[in-house]
Amino acid sequence: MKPKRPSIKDIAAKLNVSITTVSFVLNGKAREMRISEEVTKKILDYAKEINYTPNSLAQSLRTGKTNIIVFMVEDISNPFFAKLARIIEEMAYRKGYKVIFCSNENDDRRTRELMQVFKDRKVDGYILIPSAGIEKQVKDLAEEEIPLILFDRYFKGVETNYVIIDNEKATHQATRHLIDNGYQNIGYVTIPTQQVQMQDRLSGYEKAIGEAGLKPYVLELPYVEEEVGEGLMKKFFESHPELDAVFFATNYLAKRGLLVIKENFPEKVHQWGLLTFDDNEFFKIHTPSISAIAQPLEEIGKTLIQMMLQLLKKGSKDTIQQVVLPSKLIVRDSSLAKTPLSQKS
Amino acid sequence: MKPKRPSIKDIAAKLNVSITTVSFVLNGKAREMRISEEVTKKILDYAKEINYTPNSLAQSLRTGKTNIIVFMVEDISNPFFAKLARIIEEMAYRKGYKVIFCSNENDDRRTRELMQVFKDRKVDGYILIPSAGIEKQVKDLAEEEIPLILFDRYFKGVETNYVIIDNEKATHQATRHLIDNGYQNIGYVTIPTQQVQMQDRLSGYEKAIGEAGLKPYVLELPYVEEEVGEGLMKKFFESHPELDAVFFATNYLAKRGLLVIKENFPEKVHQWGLLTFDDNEFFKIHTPSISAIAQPLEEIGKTLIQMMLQLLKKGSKDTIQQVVLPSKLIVRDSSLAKTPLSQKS
DNA sequence: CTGAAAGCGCTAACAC
DNA sequence: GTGTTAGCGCTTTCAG
Repeated sequence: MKPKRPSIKDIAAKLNVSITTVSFVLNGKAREMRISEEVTKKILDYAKEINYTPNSLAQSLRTGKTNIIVFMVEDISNPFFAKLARIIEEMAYRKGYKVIFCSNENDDRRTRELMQVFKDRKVDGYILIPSAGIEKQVKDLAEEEIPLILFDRYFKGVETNYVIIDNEKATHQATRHLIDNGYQNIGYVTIPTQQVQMQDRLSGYEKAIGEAGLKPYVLELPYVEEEVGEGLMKKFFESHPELDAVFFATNYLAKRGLLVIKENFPEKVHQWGLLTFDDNEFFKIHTPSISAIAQPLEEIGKTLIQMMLQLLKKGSKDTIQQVVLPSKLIVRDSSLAKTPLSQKS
Repeated sequence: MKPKRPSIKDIAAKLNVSITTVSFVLNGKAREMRISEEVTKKILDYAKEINYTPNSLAQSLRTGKTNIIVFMVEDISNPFFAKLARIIEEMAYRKGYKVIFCSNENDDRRTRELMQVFKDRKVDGYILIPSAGIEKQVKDLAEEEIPLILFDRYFKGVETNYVIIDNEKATHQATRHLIDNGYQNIGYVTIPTQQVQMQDRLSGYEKAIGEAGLKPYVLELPYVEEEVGEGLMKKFFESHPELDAVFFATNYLAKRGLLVIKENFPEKVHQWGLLTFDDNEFFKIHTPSISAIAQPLEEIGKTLIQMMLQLLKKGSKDTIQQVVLPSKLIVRDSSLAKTPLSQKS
């Protein structure tokens, strides 16, 4: 019933060779160690016959390698991260790596705990979205020369590998797009901006607004319960009746914002210019369809994995890689001019 | 720079006690083994001082336990699974377990490979959505008395633990609801129904249709590329102009369906009764808001974890648990009577 | 009450 | 070319 997995020892015993020989053969070092064709074949055949697979736990204990990569995000249920997770998993899988996901909830303690677990388990590499307070952990990891790639955001003071997108340029361009379509009073809804990427996004908006000589309207929505947040958004919209467009800095802000608009100012959804960071399939379905800044998921995934494989191969000491990818503005109905441009001036 | 993690041995050496003693103390068996208060305290203090954490890899190799649970779904980027993943992760975490996610793409070979990996790594338990062809693997696992819970669907012939929802009842009730609101020609869009849960959903629909003496309109959308599928859906809608309502059997079908409707029959979105399985936050935002059958995520997660902890504790031999949870119909605008009911008859 | 020692399954330096 | 052996870090039995 429970036939116990065969070990390398069993093979050796059965075939009357030493454990070492078996180990070498199985690890493809037969040639290197000049083990006879005959023995090699015998071992390989038998291994296949009994369907031998090494105990990867023991292997890891010995070698310190696991072929596992951790992908730690803020919240795996955020579609942006979930989609990316899927892509990375797929690519890593093809290269013989497994990917473990987890969410750190943007919580320092949690991040630390999880990182400890993975360190214990000697995972080979980390791809992670750092929460604000783990700068030190990140530094430690980097110093221990453990392959590590930050993603989505980074620490300005710490030299690490990272892959991000050009947030500032993206929001600058998108804001520009709104302005070009005749919007003059563009609100910007974001979260408190300790995080680099959120700072960059904001500054792109502000820059474009400044260049056009317009007035910025920024709402920094604190981390609160949904209803409270929605109340604040509502108040923001009410106290600025002059708004003619709203730019949401993340997909979940857009989601909540659309709900607030739908429930409180249903007519605005067609009057305002609307734009959001991070695309979502539902933005295409929404009426009006919502313009969005799409992060290049495939490319981010590909870059992360390639970079990781490289680090895994060479060790992380050599060079620090910092990649900034472009994002893409997808123009849909919500950001087009609502009133003919000719009416202007 | 690389100070090497302290091991139990280091502690023993430093404190001039034996390794065994340290191990006992650290595993909370001091009392049981009647180790002196003094020594116990000394060890505990020192361990804390140097911030000792056991090497869980070695621990696992020795004990065969890992405190890791695998949660394997079809596709982690499906919001339904992603949300659930998040909930399970949270609950397991509080109990000292880590959860590893992965997607099996509903692919047998992949599922088998992944399961092999996890078996190697001796994960403690499996929560999985089985792909069709792994009945045998599931059986094997069950026979080896490894804690295993199927979820979302199960194999009719195999005795396993599972947690599912009452799909048939849910679709029956929902179809009923459409009928009560005056819809007479209700289309049902589903996928090929090898899977139990999809069979049940279909049969709930058919039952309700039959009871009302109506005619069923079923589209089984094969697994094809998005565009092809959308073409087929369009054709289905066109060839049944008498339809006055559509029921989608999954959230991604609804998503694609809404897009097809928007792009090809924009007026229908307000005329038809619309209903879908699996809720999504965007259904609330959509105009009209989309009625949905919501699976009780929190409860599913809670049940899965509780069941798993129980299995982990007692071993899986005792009893087989099979839980069927109720789902909830969330009525929104899309399924309400579009023409006053009084007009009827 | 505490310690010695035998592994878990595998790798790799070192001998023959 | 092939075998011996010493661990990786931990748990646990069995003797003191």
